[in-house]
Amino acid sequence: MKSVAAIAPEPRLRDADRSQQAILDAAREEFALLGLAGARVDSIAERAGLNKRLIYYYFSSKDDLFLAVLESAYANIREAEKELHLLDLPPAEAVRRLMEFTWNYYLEHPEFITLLNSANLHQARHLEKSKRVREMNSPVIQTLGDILERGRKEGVFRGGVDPVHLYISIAGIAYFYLSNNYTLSAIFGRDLMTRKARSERLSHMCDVILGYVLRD
Amino acid sequence: MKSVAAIAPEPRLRDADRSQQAILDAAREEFALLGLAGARVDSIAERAGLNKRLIYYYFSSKDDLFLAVLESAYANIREAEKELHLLDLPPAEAVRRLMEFTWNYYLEHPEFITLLNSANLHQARHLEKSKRVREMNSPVIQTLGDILERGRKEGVFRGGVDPVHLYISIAGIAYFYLSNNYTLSAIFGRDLMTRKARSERLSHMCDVILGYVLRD
DNA sequence: GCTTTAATTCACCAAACAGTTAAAAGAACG
DNA sequence: CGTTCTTTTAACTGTTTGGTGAATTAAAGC
Repeated sequence: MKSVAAIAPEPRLRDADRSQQAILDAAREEFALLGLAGARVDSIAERAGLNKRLIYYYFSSKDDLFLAVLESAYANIREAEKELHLLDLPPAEAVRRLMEFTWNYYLEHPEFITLLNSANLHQARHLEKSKRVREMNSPVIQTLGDILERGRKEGVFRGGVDPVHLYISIAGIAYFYLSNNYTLSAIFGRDLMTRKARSERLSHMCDVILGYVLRD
Repeated sequence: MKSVAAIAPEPRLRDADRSQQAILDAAREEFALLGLAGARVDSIAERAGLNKRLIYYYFSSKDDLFLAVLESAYANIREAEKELHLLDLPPAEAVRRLMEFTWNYYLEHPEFITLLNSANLHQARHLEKSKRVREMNSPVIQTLGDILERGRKEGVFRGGVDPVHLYISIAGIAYFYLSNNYTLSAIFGRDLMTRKARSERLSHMCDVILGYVLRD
């Protein structure tokens, strides 16, 4: 037993990286659940199982911590987008795949939505300070532009489509349904998150986006 | 002069209705600007020019005040929707008009968006308590259903469109653009709120929605 | 005018809050 | 084993917060 423990070194009691990551994870949860103003630094420390002082040691302030959480959330989705390989697909399939990816990503990462909402409530003043996020400048727009161009040349897509607007529309019809799920469900008196409702939504969204982009 | 003042009675020093309305207006501003947790009751009282105690006298708690603000925001948009008279228009024009109305309403009432975001952050638990909002159950869905039906009969619309999903898509592509304007502008490095950008957006959204709903 | 009722003000609290102090204890290296 | 830097801790501070009890004043009814 002892030799095994020697090979796989026992976890260090002190590990700066591990502590910082624990704080980021705890902060993401707390901010996503309660918003920036609703989140409590004490509660983040408790979630992380670490002393509050550490948060200030590593992240200086609540606002800076929020920015760090935002940056990491953006880094994550950009990373996932890279794995899509949209250019390997025929144009229409690529657009469909992007729609499906966006939907599934939001479904699997509900905290991404509430974090963005918080950032926008504060007019994204955190992001302004961040070079990192501006430099992440989504390559998916470039890719989407290429796809639209190819589709048009092949005669399957309509022309004159701005990739930024299309991207915002794809994101928007998925995002709004999930972000406003609670108020929508309350108002329309129907649960929008059943398995059936979700599957119908995805199919509707693909119909809308492809109905627009495909040439008549 | 005196006779005029006698006809239009001089403003009462004490006026419960006026005070409640002043509190609601101030609260709408404060909640829209800072969210539920970020809003300060003291600050709402100051905005309203009234003593803080009055807020508790009329609205019991910060949460109940938030609910009252939400209810009034919903009442306002439902009222505006009623003025649309969509059934007087040919189906395609009616859908276009609904798209334009939605866009302009969000543009003119940015507080509506942040209020809804706050409500959803709290999983609409405020709305659950409210019968009023459930009873406002949007008649626009009924109307939209009628329009879709007529369009299909006339052979201009595709069939099998769920009016709830279409409504959510119309609202969503407009809402997301405005709600997430700050983060989107930061990421894409382009101002999405110039006059030109807004006008292009409206035209894009109409293309998307009509492109979907119109039969090939 | 006098009384009742409703609207408004004043002064105050206990809890919660973001951020700080000062220093102990582990790791790295000689 | 001693020095130095990094990591961690408990306790504390000054302020802000949502909320309250009781006094006060204007209006309405009689």
